Amino acid sequence: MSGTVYDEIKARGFVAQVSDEDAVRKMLDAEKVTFYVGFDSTATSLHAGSLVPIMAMVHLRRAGHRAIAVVGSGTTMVGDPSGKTEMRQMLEETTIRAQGQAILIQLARYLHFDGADAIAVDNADWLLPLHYIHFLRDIGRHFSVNRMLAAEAYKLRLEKGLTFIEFNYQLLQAYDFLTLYRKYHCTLQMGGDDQWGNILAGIDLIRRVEGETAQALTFPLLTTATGAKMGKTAQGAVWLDAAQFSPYDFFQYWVNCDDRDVGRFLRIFTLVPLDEIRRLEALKDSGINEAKRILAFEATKITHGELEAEKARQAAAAAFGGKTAGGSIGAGPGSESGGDINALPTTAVPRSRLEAGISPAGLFTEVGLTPSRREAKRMIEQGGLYVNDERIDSVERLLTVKDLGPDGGMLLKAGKKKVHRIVPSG
RNA sequence: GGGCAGGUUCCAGAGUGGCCAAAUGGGACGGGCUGUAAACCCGUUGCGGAAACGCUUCGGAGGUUCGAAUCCUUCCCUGCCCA
Repeated sequence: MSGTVYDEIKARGFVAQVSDEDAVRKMLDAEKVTFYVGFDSTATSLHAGSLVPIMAMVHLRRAGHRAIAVVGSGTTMVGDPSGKTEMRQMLEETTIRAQGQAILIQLARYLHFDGADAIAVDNADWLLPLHYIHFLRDIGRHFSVNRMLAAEAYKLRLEKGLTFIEFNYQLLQAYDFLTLYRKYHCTLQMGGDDQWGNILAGIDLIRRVEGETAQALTFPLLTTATGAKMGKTAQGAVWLDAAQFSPYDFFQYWVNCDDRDVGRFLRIFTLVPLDEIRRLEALKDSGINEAKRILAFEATKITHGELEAEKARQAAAAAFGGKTAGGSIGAGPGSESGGDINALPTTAVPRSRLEAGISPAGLFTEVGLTPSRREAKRMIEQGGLYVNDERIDSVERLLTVKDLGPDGGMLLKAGKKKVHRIVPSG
């Protein structure tokens, strides 16, 4: 696809709103643009939803533009009410700072900060030293409360309650943009569509105090086909940090996406060329699984690296390879092409414990396949727990050395998708 | 600061002295059907226990009572109206 980066990201579905489309296209085509995206320091890791802005940044970087990643430790201390139902819990300054650092390290994987064309900053550096009265006089006077109250993003909160601290958020984010404009000649801010109002406020401020024009671009707030928020599962967020969400689970998250989401996700979360994506999304029925595997592999590769992506792929192949649909005895895992049981999540259990016999409820809960023994028992009653692909038919059955297969391990399954391998130790 | 209405299990939302681990809906999970989809059907949904049964929950702390999510006191929090 020839054309500008702008057309590329638009075709990939990154664009929800733009302040001035022609102007943005033109500037991205003609000059080296400095742009920024802000990330909250609300957790120690970013999650799958943050990959939307990250991937957009990657595209612009590849086109030669200059990226600034702003970690918002300063703004996180205040809390953005935009589009939120209620106020966020107030966090300690030290934890916010630490989280901001962790997020910067994470972002470095995608953006390779070099201080020249990929810059990382924390807005606490310029927000914390601000003096209240000076800030009010210099910046506050440019904001109309009337207009802020009319904003869609606050609508919910005007019904449910909005505190003054949160009401200040927009001014701070606008001030961020102004600061980056002054310091780096940053002329484009991107962010989630819920940031539209905040970004426009920044553009406004730059125009008022500097008399210059800056631009805004927002990304669609992705939801899955079933309406769930992108990057959330029932168990919690799909973290980008391998310690909090394993590459295997990350891989599985994408494989398990809804059919209808495959094309959209390939465009946004991978760098697969558009032509290839068009071919993949044309696949029908079970052929769609190929598209899902590519999506999963490519997305995992970007976040966890090729090695981990390959291991996850093999683990998934081992777990799901050629099993019969009924879940009864199939070919042993590992016998399938490309499958590798050693890549599955595994826990070592002392041989002595296996000799004594362990209750399935206990072991499944211990390795995290079930949240509690109670729940494990419930699942046994419903026929949802399996050892070596054989249904556990009684709560009283014990798992022993006899359940170790020829490969020396034992394969536990909770439901049809959650797998864990047990190997004896000692 | 004054008046009013509220804080219930993941969420929404019933319950207003024992029949309440707590209705109903959503979500989630398991089973069936499938393609490691969707839709649909069935079931489950505090924790421990093989079970009998026990234990901890209804904003916090006390109290009344044989017995409280339900009554009283007090504290904290939220929304609305007035200032």
